[in-house]
Amino acid sequence: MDGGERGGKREASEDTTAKPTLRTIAELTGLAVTTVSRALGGAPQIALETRQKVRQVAEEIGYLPDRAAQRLRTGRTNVITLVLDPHEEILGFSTSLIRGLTEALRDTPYHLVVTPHFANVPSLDPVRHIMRNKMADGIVFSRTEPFDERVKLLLEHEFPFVCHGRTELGAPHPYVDFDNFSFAYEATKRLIAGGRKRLSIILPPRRFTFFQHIQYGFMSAVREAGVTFELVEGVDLDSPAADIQAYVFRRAGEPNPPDGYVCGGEVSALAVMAALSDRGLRPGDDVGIVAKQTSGLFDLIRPQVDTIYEDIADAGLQMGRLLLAAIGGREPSELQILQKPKLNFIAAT
Amino acid sequence: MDGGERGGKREASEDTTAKPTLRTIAELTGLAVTTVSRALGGAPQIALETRQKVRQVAEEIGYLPDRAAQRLRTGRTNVITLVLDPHEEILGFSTSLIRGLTEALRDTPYHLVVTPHFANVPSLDPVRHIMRNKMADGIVFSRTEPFDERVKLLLEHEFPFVCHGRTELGAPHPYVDFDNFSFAYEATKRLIAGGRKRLSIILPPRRFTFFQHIQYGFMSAVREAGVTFELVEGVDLDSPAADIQAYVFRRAGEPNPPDGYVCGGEVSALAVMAALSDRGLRPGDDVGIVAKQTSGLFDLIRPQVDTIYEDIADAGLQMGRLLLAAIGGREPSELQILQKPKLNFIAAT
DNA sequence: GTTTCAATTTATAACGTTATAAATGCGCAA
DNA sequence: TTGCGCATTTATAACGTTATAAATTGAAAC
Repeated sequence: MDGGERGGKREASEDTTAKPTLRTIAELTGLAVTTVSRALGGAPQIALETRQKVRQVAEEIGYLPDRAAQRLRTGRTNVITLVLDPHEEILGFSTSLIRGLTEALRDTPYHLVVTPHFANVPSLDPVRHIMRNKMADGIVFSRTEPFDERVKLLLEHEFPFVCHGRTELGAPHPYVDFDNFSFAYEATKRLIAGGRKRLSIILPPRRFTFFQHIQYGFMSAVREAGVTFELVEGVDLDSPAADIQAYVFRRAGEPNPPDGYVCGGEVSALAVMAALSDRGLRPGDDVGIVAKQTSGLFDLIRPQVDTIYEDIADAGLQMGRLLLAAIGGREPSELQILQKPKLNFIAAT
Repeated sequence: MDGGERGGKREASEDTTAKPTLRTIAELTGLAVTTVSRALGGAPQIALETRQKVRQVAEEIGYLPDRAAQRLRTGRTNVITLVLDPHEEILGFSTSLIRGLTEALRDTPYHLVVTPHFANVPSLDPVRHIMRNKMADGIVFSRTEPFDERVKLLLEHEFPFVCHGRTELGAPHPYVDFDNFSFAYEATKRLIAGGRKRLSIILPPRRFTFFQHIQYGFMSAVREAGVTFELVEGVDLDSPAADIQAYVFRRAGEPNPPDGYVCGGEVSALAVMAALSDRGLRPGDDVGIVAKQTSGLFDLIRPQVDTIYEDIADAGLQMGRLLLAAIGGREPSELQILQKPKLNFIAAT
């Protein structure tokens, strides 16, 4: 044996395989653990020279603070939780959101935890759980309702969050929303400009805030132009694609079928197009279509139809940034973003 | 003042707002913190009566163990990390994977952390980082290569993981893979059965293991039937859709164009269909197409083409289960799953 | 009445970090 | 010399949990 006692506490071990801690740095520099901690934290009371030295050593040995210890001590989790709705698993919505969020969290100590809430559980549960057990420093969710219970609860407990979509609550809160009024208004005007006379629209479920925005945009354009319209009943953007398809197929066989559809999502647009095709109608030609696009998918769909682009990845990025600002204590009223639609109309033939 | 000293440690506080800890239960039951901990852990040395009592109290006050404290003490993170490749953001691949994973992690203490590795970072970095700093108890990743460096590294350190796709390494390791040989073989046979004489295929990038499986399946069917074939060069399944589209468009205008395409992904299939349409050719009619489908999307695409279904959500579910088993110490050779393709051929017209 | 043993419970320490309060050293004025 | 103030560093305790070893019971054996 070459000098080391096998028991007892090891002193100034040069063990390169062990995970470096503050203690490692303290031993290497001859400073106290506390000093090292404060030096890395950039406390001005620590001599500049000491701070530099500590940082250099930390860098050299690849020190990374232990998340669990920090979390236990400070109560900060360095976690952002995305509460995913089962319905959001349509065509990359959540993927884009996640991409944006992780981009915003890049080069921060924050990790993104994805927590789906399963169908049978009421929507409030995961939020309550995260708050009560301090599972995260901030929450992200979507599918916001005008008087959203989650927003109320989070505001009440002053827990940082951002939601995708606005509310009609009095208190301001952070949000990122897409200007669905403009989307529907511009989409409808486009159909009217194309000479369509009887317009139809597939709306989101009534309970969501953006139901109203889309309906209002549609109605505004329709009323301004004085064209006939109808609202799809019994089927909405959350309905199974097959149901939307069946509805449109049936409607296209009845008297006075619509000659233009506004579709608030890619899946619904494809369902409408499939139904029309199956009736022998050419989408975009016999029946006008304007679809909301959230991916590059529609560039590949034939026949090409008019689309309006909603950038979900950007929404995720913005939500991430707003949430970090909210955690940092910024005023909610400064943390509100409305995304503009990007019109993507095909050239007239 | 009514009896309570303002300083010092509080005793047996009945504070219902404070987060309950083991100490809370200990005070409520009159037991020691250690006993409570072991009782909740189900240690057989604790009297059954005590165990039941402790569990009941814990239930009543809604006790939940502090993750940070557990992690600090035990070194177990209760975290599974999904390392996402930037390329995987296509059409819900990762969303489905995440859905399956979260389903597998449901009712376990595990959380899912999503960590993308950004384009410029070499693929090995995030894995090394997670292992070295014990950021998770297990890792999930995809896009596996025959001699995958990540697999080597993880095996070497005996760190639990599951990957989507097989390797050609000697040591067995957990994986979930789709039977891409059968996919390509059946797809090609379908085209041949439809009378196609000159087949083409868009392959994955060469570095992935499933490149070989798909190519081998295609070649087997082609050779058996003795039909002419060509392999698309310069463009692969990871190429931008526009590039695939441009390639097929160009090729369709040259002599002896293919009359059948095997497409290993939804986006590539749509790109092929768009290119053919733009040449005035009817996909599925003038030119045969068999596409790999990973969502319900193709049910809505017109004209309808033959597809073969790969269930990504199920892959995620299986991967989650295998990973939990791997963490539990099960043998890697028992943790290997090969998913069967589900043929989804449209009825002949 | 002591001893022995098993069953059950408990005290102690530690994981790595940071907030708090205390200590150290040094220059300088009294 | 003593004492004060300043800059800098340090010891101590605590976050909530669990592994380890020790202590406490009661009953059975001698």
